[in-house]
Amino acid sequence: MTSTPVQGAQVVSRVASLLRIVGRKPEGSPLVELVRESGLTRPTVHRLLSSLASEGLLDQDPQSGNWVLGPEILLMGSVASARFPLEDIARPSLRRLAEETGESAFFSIRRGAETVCLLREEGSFPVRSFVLHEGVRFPLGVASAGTAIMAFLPEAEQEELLAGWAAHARDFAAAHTEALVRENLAKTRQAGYSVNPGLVLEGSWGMGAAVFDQRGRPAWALSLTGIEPRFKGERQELLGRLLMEEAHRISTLLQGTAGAV
Amino acid sequence: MTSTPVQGAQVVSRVASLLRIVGRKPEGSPLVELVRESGLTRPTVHRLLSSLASEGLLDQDPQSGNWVLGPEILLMGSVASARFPLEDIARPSLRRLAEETGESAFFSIRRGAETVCLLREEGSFPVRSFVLHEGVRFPLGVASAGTAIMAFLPEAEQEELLAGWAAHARDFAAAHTEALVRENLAKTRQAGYSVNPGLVLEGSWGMGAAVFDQRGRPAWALSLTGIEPRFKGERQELLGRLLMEEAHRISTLLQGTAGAV
DNA sequence: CCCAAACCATCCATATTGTGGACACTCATC
DNA sequence: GATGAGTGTCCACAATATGGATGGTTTGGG
Repeated sequence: MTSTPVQGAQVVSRVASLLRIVGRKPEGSPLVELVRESGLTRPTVHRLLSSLASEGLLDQDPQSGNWVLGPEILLMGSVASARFPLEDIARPSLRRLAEETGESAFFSIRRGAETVCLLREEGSFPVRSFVLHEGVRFPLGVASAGTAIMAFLPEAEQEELLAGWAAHARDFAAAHTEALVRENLAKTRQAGYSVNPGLVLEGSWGMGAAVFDQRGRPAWALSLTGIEPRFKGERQELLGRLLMEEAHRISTLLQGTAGAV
Repeated sequence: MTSTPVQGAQVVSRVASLLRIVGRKPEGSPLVELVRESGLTRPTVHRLLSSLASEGLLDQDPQSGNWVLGPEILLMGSVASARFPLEDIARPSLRRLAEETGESAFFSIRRGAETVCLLREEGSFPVRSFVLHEGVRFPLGVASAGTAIMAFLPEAEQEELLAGWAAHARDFAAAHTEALVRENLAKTRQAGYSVNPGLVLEGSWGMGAAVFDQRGRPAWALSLTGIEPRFKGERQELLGRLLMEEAHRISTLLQGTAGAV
């Protein structure tokens, strides 16, 4: 993440990390938070934010003063979507999943050693969790989407992640011990789908299924989240079946897409 | 565009301009093109591109070697869309327009003194133009979308643009003389929709209608493009009516949206 | 098959550029 | 009206990004 093999690029890496932090939440972040999260000094952060804003990459919300993603990001995102039309590919599956299960459905992408939540579709069930939303990142192996993806990576890559597990999982390492994760990965490989039994947030369960790219690598994941009682017993198998069905449908769709991400 | 009121931000402005150039075309750009367009030296461009790529903001297409928008842009675009759900708001109108008219339909946004094409919906008519696609920018007052928007700006802003017209319109100034543009703007204000009679590309006509934000400012535009014979006489009035209908529908939808862009 | 042209990648001494400590301001809260 | 938490700005300093120069690779033409 913080590795920058490219020389002479201090500002680029700083700017990128600020953009990522701002992009974690649709409502953006105040300056202090960006200072804290980035580890930079206030003047530096402020100057970078101002220049990013003057370029249209960020905006400052007049009400809250929060820094939010700017119009240029929207534009570029729109162009990037032309190469990879997420909405067309994944949205219908999310709609069906949310509709049929009543839970909230998510589409996440693998990005390096993380998963990032891209799309969300609210379910009808009146109790909903708000841990997961567009922009949220988890280390691979944490949460249902990350587990589903990691389970189907080449074994060497899995072992690499597990070797530096504590550093990789960070705050999540406490609840996600290496042994527990290994067990979850094995279960996932067997069942085809992953189950997160409230490890991220007590009582908040999740299930996920990996989506494979043209080269057969697990690059995305569909997932469902909801409260514990709705993810047990027979219903768990039902949800798993639905997830895998839709994941397979998307994987197939992707065979027809030109550019990979 | 090139104005940078913020101090200590050279790299930020350079990076932003590179991203914008790459984002002009979904298929990206080769290094030379970026060097030419940005006016920077090759080593500098190369270094910035490499660092942007290592941050995931860009990617280098393995086939063509072209630099293209990277996964992080897709992610951030997705988050930005949560604040401003373009697809939900504008896509249905584009579908209807393309369906009912057979021409290709576009949704553009105003960004400073430019319009940027955000969404495209292909029509069924077998002759199609490829001048306009996601990411393409025109100076305000050029092409149908830019004319529709400019016509409804406060008079002072219009005069400001016209004052520096040659510099503003650049390559388009030849075909778009100040007198002609003034006339087009007047016609647009009267009819409610704009007509571009092949000024950008001979034989390729366009029509546009402005979409207004919460504060009543023209911030977006719907437009149609196609070949000359299909944009004349009674049909022109029909297309104008359809465009204005859909533009009005979107303007109304936007009243309900929280965050402006 | 060889040569030229066009494009891409990298090195490193230089000074231009970005940095951050210190100071000033604004707005809640007590 | 005093305290504190957050935001915005200045400027001397040096770390950082710069770009001329060099070498490598691919494409196409003779």
